[in-house]
Amino acid sequence: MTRPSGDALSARKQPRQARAQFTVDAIFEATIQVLLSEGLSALTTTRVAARAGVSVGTLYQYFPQKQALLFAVLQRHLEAVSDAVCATCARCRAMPLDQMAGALVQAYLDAKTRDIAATRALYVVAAELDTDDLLGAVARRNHSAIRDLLLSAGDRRVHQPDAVAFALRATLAGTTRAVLERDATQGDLAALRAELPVLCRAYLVARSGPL
Amino acid sequence: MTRPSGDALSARKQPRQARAQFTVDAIFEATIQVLLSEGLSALTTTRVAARAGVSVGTLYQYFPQKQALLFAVLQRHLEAVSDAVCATCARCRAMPLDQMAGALVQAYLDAKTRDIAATRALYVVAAELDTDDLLGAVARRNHSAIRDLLLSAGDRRVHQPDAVAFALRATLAGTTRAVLERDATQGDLAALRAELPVLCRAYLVARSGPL
DNA sequence: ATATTTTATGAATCATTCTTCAGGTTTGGA
DNA sequence: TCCAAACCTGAAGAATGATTCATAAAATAT
Repeated sequence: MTRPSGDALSARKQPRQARAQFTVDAIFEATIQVLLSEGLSALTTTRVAARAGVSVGTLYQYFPQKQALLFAVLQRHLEAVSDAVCATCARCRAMPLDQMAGALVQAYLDAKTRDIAATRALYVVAAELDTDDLLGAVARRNHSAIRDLLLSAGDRRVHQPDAVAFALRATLAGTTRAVLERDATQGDLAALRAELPVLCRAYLVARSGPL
Repeated sequence: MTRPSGDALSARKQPRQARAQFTVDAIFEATIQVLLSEGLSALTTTRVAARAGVSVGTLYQYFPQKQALLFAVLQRHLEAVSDAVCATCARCRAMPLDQMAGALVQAYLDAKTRDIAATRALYVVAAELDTDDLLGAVARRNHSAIRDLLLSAGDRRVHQPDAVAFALRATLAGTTRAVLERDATQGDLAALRAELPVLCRAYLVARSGPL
């Protein structure tokens, strides 16, 4: 798999004038729209450009290759989710472990289900790119936020916070993906919302002791 | 996304002679090898045929299109994992809930990590195909096996066994994928093996009561 | 007003790859 | 042995789509 990575995925040049910024935004938006309406395999640079109301050449002025586009879209989504997680972690410091678990689950699910169609489309996009660096960076950020949160719990002491934070991240991301990736029924989503907090709470209790 | 589904993905014709069966096996094997060495984006029908030691035409005699090949490979993997899960469920009937959780986790992880590289490659393959029917069938099979297992627990009674089986499936598949999909360190895998049983046991206890 | 930089165009290029088919080879039975 | 069915070949066809570049327009600076 020759999946591009690193520099090749960064923007070719920065827009300087307002109209250029506008163009880039339109391309961005068009990428998501095409992804949703046509799917990844039918996403061509020409089609995206057309949807954005510009020509292909313009697209290539800001993105050196098709995948740079996809990478940028994915990055934006992942960072939004990470922001939600980190903000929740900051807000829940020193709370009881129980509440932390509930809040964390809710924040994550809310962020991921804000636009389910887009989330699903991006799962597919991620498979097409070399996302090791991007996912690694996001993972590290989320990891330390969650670990620090756990350590600040007001009622209990979490043992091996790194292992627990690791498992918690995998559980949140994994279960959510398992449910959203397939065309989940409303019931599946409801079941996830109901069971995931129970799961996380039970785990945190099992992995902690009195202060 | 024009992802083929249903009939289009079934084999064009069945091999009748021994040499033909041999050819099909070789194509199968070659598909996985190319997937591992070149990646999905570089997997072309010609390349697979060459690796298998046959001509492209031969390949198209048994698979109507490239994706039928990928579908078949994925199907074989998923069914192997499902077999492992179902066998374990059958073996663990009437055991204590604790042991069930441990055995289930171990069986799933063993099946998925038997060939990590192939498992990772197939995560990517799955994203390229319309796997709704296939995944749905596998999910149903696993679901009823797990639910029946839970109901047979010798020491505790599981409430809402469908919801619990659902969550358990999502957790197993999701966390495992979250860890394997990225190039996980040996430590990550060890952490998963250590935490996942704890997670599942704690959850099952939380979702059950005395007999 | 003029020069310079930035931005936009889109037909043409270039490369890739799926898929077919007309014709040859091998197999197994009559 | 001979024939029909099964199997294999691989060059050619056809389509697709990523990317470039010469050119033109618009914005900004001088």
